[in-house]
Amino acid sequence: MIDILLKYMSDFTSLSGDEQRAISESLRIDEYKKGKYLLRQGEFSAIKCYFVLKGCVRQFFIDESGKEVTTNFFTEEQAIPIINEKTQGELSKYSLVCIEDCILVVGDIDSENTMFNQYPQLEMMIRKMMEINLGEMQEQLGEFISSSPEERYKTVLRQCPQLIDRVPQHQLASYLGITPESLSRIKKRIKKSNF
Amino acid sequence: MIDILLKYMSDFTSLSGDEQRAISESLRIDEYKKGKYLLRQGEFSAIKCYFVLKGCVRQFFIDESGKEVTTNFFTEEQAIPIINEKTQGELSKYSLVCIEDCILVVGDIDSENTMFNQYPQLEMMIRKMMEINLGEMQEQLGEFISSSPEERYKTVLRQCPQLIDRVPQHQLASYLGITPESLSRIKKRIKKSNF
DNA sequence: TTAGTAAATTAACCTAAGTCAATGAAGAGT
DNA sequence: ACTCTTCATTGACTTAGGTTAATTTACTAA
Repeated sequence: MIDILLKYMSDFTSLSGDEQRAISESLRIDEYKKGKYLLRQGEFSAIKCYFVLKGCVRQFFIDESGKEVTTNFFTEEQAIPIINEKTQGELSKYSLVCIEDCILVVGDIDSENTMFNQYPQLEMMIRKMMEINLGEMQEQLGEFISSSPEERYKTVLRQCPQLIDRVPQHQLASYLGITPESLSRIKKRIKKSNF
Repeated sequence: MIDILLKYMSDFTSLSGDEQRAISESLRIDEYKKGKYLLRQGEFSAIKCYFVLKGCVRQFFIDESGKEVTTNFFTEEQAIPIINEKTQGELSKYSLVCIEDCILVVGDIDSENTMFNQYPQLEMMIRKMMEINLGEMQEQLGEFISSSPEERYKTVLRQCPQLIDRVPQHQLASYLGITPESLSRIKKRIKKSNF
């Protein structure tokens, strides 16, 4: 389970095996039940980030019109950055909820600073993880701008087929920016074209 | 001109005025003519990031079908992160081009490392800038998922009205994920509803 | 197991965006 | 100033997605 994280450290730092083990032992790892809110829109978060070892976390917000908008699903080996925007102490624009039972590495602010002092290389690793995140978001946005809902669905089918089974359809629809009805029709259309 | 950057440093670091001035003097600041490519899709970049002091830079890529997709416009006071993805030395997924004459702070890899050693606080500032970038992208994506092309155009009208005049319409359309024809009709529709 | 609720599918209708084609306006370069 | 090309607008037509509502299917909890 924790191997996932050790692999990450091997890839992005030159920390020794002992150091890696020391780090992973001082990490906070928590389990959460399906339905547990890690963060609520409008609240303040003392947590800086999560790292998914097992399970699936959904990120979403409620827009002005009251509609629920899903902006991401995080699964195994993915980091969930919690951005507190320009000024420290701002309130969260979105919610995070476990849609499966989860095991997560929890990165709070205090331990982050302590760890950075002890292992300066971690700062670089975190920067690298943020870069990866940023790159993924850029791709996601590009994908979104350039393609139709149907193409978007096909991309998910191709790139993360597990999601389609793990995630309720109406949440997937909200992630694709369409209504559940449309998603239903798209699926039928695709099934038909594969006779 | 350089004040913009000094302000940034004051906001995100506790560096002294002298240190700030020393940093800003060792920065590379370049001017580019309209039409200049800072980075081409498929090429490798030795530059880590830019910071816009003056002008406007467009980020775009050509998708599989040959269509040009604009993913962002960067103007004054904005940082342009250049993400080289997971493995160092990967090729760029997009192009960067000046659509106006520009004055930019140029951050290359070597000087970054030198500066980080000399002024460790800079590393934190860069992390903070990346967080802001990440936050903006999250908002942009949420905006995109949750609203129609017409709403998206209205959001741009509201949040960055200068863009509409500074940017060619067909590029703005490509940024909104629609055809130039649709953008034209949207504008007419809005004009009508304001009689 | 059953009853109650939430989610997924289907259908009918409407509207906004895509496509294709033509015209008019704006910019760039000589 | 003039030409050439690119860009913006408009119109006619098609189509995919939104909306509303009804039905079926799947979950959940007592």
